[in-house]
Amino acid sequence: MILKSQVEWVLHCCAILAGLPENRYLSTKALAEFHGVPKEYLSKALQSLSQASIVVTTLGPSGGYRLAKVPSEITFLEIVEAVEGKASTFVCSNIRTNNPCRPADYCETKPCAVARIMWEADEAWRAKLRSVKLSDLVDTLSKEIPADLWKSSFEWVLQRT
Amino acid sequence: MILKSQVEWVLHCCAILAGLPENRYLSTKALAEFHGVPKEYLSKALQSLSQASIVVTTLGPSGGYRLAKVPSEITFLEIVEAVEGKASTFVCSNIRTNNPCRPADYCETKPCAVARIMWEADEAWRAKLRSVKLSDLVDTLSKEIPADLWKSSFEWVLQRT
DNA sequence: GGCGCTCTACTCGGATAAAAGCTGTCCGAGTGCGCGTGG
DNA sequence: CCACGCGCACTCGGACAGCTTTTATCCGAGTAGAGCGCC
Repeated sequence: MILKSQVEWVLHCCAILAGLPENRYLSTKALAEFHGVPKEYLSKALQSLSQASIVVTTLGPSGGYRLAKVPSEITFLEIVEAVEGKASTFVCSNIRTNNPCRPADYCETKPCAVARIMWEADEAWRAKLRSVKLSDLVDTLSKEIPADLWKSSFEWVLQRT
Repeated sequence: MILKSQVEWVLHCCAILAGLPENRYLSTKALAEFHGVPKEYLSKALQSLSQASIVVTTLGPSGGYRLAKVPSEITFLEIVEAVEGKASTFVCSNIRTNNPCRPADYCETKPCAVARIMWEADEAWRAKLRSVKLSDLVDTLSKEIPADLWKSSFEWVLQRT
């Protein structure tokens, strides 16, 4: 069970978009070149973000993506779920109904106990992601990345808005 | 990102094995029939449990599997990791090194900030699974399943040990 | 009666294969901006 | 100088292909117990 690489890509893309001036759009091409990933496939991931109302897009030249909200109002969970889907990582196929001793008219009252535990673990994972905001990531990055690299990266990006 | 169906299977199998008398072995065939899953493929999952020292196996007739430890000393995490592997659900491909502004001799001091957050979420998931023991599942099941079904199920199983 | 042999039921591990999901590519349609041309 | 139209750069969406993982299935090798025959 491994998350799609698209998850990593869009998280980094959001970090870049968060540093953009208001109402500036960045094209898929620029984001793909900056991160060294295939443009067309990254485009699919960004479309998912768009459908989830995390980013907004403009067509035509000087078009591209920008964040739909302030970075402090975007959680990691939103971004991850936009790409991976909101479904739980554990699916219960109700294996217990195959029990040969089970009467045909037996009716379950609760979801399977195994599934309940697995869903709780899934929820713990989501809760952690929900607690981290995009602005937290930007704060961390701006502290850890050397100032000159930080600056030149945004100059590189701004040339392509 | 969805867990293997084998995870569900082995969790239910462990619940059955936990209810077995000491030193009785249950065959793959019986476990597969009881849960209505393919015998040979379930066998692969049980082999993983065996390699992780969660169950022990005996060859020959009246052979099969039994738990290697007391149910209160087996965590959900052990079982899930035996099947899914211990690797994190998020793999960092170090996308940041593709930054075109990055000097060639630049050396990272810390793992990527994005990865660190994702790994924390992964750890939250594992921590939850680590906190639940197999004996907790058995307790819950024995309360929720009607006594007659519980009893007849174990009679069915005991006939095949 | 005791020893050993065979037979059987089971696990283990490898080889194989179908199905599904992930990763990546390609192309046509639609859209908005800028440029050029003509009034 | 202004208006209109054309072309370009971009997004969007669908179609498609290769690869990996998941989900199986099959079969031979090895093992332990049961039953049988032989001494």
